[in-house]
Amino acid sequence: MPGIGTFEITYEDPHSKARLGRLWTAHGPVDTPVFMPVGTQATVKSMAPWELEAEDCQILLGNTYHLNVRPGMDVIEHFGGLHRFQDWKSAILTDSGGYQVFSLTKLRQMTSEGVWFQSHVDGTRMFMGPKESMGIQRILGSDIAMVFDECPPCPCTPEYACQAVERTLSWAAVCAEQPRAQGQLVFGIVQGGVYPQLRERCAKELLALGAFDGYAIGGVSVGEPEELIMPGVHMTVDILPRERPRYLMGVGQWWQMSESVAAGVDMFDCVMPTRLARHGTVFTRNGKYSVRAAGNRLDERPLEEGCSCMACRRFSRGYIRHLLNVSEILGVRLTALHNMHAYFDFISRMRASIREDRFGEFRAETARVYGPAPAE
RNA sequence: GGUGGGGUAGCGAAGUGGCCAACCGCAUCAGACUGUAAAUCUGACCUCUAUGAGUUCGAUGGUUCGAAUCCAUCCCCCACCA
Repeated sequence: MPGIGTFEITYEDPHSKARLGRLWTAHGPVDTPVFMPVGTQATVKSMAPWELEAEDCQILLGNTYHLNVRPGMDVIEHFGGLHRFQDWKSAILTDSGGYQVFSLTKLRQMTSEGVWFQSHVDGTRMFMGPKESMGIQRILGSDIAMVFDECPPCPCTPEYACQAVERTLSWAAVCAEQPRAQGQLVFGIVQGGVYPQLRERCAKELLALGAFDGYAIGGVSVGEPEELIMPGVHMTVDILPRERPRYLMGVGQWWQMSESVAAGVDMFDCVMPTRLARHGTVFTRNGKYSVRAAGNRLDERPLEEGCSCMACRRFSRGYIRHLLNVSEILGVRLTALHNMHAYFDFISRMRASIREDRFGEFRAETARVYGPAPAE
């Protein structure tokens, strides 16, 4: 078995920058391109670990900020780390809390050393800087820790984006020096908003630290116009080293993933399959739709015809629509089960298309079904 | 039979002379969700040829410049007493 942190590139697409790879972690291999379900609070909402295992899920996310608020590190330490706590045997990647700098803007204050958060649960003030974040991730024992970054919103001024890059870089340097859990990898994060020069500078200085096992593109899909996303991904990926895994944080629209893979991205995570499931929307090979729609009332077909997930094998749309309408827990469990299956199916079909030299077709088909609405 | 209370849009429920096409909740319908403060949020919800018009608050008639709101009669429901 290759050493922890090894990233093997097993195939490169001659027609795009896509590649197939395998990243070795302390809890096994992760085959890329990969979709990582988000399990912020030590659970992928509404799903049991064995249901993810059934999808051959090799890696999950956890969240530093949220797990530090609840249950707190004393509990995690008591249970011997996040894997044991939630009984997840494969890899875990922990987000550093950098995204909460963005999503909890109203509840935090920036300083150059770190961020004061006011707990969204009980208002308690807590400080998180690069040291604190890495300290928590060490206790969590994740396989991949992310550096603590500042994820600025869009729109934001070039001056502010520049400041965020500077903070992210200085924090990254601190993160790189912190003690890690055994076998823990650490990824750097490129910020820079919609400003290519800033992204370039951030990427190059991160590389110069020479301390990271992989590189992430952060601050994407935080309010910027759709047409700015892909060019930014392309230019950033092009600076990152070929031999290290690349992770596009938070992005999960299907066509964005297939285009990003074509640009050379290896890893994705997104709340979309589970969140939309809870809100009654399901993904299929032919697009997404709302199960709650009136037209599904008497529909005896499964959520998606031909789908082999547990929800589709047994239940009708009409039944699942009913469960959602009466707020029965099983309803959102079934849509989540289906959406997660659809996401894994999507990624595995994408991998197969690369391997079989059909990736161009695959991208075209994905864009046709899931692409952004053509500009008016 | 007597006494008291009550009938408001799919349901529940405010409103007791003009600011009422009528608060609010539920249900229903549509849309949004991208490193999860999200089983959440936004909007629509009498009708129409719809930034305007028409018809509503048990029924009919009346008072009034103006009524869901006041008066009369009738119909129906509930409680208690016979």
